[in-house]
Amino acid sequence: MFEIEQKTIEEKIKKFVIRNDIPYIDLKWSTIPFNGEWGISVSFFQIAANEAKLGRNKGIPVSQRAAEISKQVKEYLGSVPSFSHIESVNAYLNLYYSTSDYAARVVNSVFDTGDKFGAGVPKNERVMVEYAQPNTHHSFHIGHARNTLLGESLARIVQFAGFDTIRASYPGDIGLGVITVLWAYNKFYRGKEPEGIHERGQWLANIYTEASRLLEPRDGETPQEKNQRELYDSERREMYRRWDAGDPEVRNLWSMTREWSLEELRDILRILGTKIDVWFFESEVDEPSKAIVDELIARDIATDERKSGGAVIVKIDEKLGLKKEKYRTNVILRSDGTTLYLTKDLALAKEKFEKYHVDRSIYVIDVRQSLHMQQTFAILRLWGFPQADKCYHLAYGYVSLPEGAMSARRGRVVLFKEVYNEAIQRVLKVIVEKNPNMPQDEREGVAQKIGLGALTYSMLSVDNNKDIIFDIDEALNFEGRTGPYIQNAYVRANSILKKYWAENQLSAGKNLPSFEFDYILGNHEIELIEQIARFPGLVQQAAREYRPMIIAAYVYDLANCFHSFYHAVPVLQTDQNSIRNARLNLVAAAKQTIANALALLGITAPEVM
RNA sequence: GCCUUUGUAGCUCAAUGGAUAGAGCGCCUGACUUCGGAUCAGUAGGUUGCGGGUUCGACUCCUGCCAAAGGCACCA
Repeated sequence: MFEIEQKTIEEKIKKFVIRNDIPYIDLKWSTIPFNGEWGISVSFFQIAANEAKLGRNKGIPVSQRAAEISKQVKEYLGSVPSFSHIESVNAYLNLYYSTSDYAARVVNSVFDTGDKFGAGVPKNERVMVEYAQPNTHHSFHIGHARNTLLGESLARIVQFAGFDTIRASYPGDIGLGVITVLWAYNKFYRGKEPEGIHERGQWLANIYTEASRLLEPRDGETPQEKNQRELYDSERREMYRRWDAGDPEVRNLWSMTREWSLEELRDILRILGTKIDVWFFESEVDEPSKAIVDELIARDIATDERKSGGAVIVKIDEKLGLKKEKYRTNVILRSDGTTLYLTKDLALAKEKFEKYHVDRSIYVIDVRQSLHMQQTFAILRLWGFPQADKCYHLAYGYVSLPEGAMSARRGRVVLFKEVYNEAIQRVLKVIVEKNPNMPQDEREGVAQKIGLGALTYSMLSVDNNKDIIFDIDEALNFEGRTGPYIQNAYVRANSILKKYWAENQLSAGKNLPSFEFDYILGNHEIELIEQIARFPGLVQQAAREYRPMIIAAYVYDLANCFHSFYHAVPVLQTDQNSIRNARLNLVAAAKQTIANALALLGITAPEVM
């Protein structure tokens, strides 16, 4: 926010350093870590260390020399516009902002940009974020929820940071798992269809669990049981063969049940606030990927071992000329000529770059698929795919349960929809207790926002590379470092403004008095303003590092500052109008910033709770 | 066997190579007849897995161990 002033001072320091015959190195600025007053800081360790390295320090220890330079620079600078004072502490040079200027600048900047406060300038680069890749014929569990919440938040952050952003979903609508459901449905439940989008989707998932039990070998099974199982398995294989051959009966059954799953998926994405721009389906890249295999064989990148009963493989390390094993060898076409996940990913990459003209492609996929993704990108490089190094796998830790990994096959999953419903029930209970005057018709909507806010925050406040052991009581906690805590800060800010408008018979919205920060600000005000000012920089960092956690941590700090401020600093109760007006505006700026930051996480704050 | 990731307070997690390693939960102690107590203020709690190295400076980078999780060709 003070970039120009910082630049000017940097130039001055540079001039001073060079004039004193000290080799100059670019300065690294940071904010002063002390409370109470804000400003920027720079240290002279690097310059002193560099000087020592060149043997020009006259034997003075680095830290002592750095402190010396810092002191000299302070003397040289004297007083500087926009900064109230400068101090030299050890090797550091601290420049303190002029309080009233800075405060007004920050708050006005929020009002000038509103819900765009914190957004970056357009970067002229198009990024595709691929997430929400559940299989159809299964149900959406909390592992999928982490994936989707993370992908959606990342998309919002990247977009807000200034990149042209495309959201892509890639459901797995074909494969052995899908066929298993078709087989069992056809055999045991033909013609049945439960009422309700979610009930129907979950019912299909139960069929999968049931079918898996029938198809998996068991310890100590009798010969009859074994025969039965093998018969079922051959029926399933036959079903896959018929699907592959385009048998109309199987295809119809497939598209009907597939649609049931997609309907449920679309509704869950709606609940999560996700609007997918581009839908890819595994079934649609199946055929195009076979052409790529042919090309890879023709160019001797892939080895066709089908004549000897094998598959089509790529010896990735060998083709890349690597001595140590890194990507190993992988199959890109089964011996029966059908494609694999990896095969389809090759066609998908091509489609993304060629049809949608993206400059960068981010795959939000569980860490367990890291090797697979690296193999995919390596084969793209071998193929000569021009944007192979523009593909990035955002690996995140997976979600498991206290009793172990989730398994759709064993029916050991926690469904997102069940957690969501439970969240709403719990919030409604709290509302009855804490805000019994809330009108009935408002409660449901508020409960949805708070419940989802709690779940979302619990997922996004841990870094990407951390696994999560899902505990519903932790995920739906409403106190402390949680979504509702932050939403509550927003609500409190709102209630101050509402009261002001009501008392002065003004219409709610932007009716705020003009203001100046021409009094001595207290620590709570200073810290709150400082937090607001940090937001734009953190948006860029989060986008650069693909880490929504940065924003999650930030918005908690901001809310925490606001709660402290709220408790300690009177706003409407202030006697002096000028102070009241300034604080009112600060409250409005904080409210806006909380909303903007929460929006990047996909969390909405209600006006009351 | 090879590869990847992780190891920080009792638990769950933070910390662009930089000033005093911070939060939440839990424990304990307090808070205005006030703008909403889903809150605030405070106490206690640390050899950052262990050993070397690089650096003026290491939780952070390199290296060797130890421990945990995950992955390693016809699943996705």
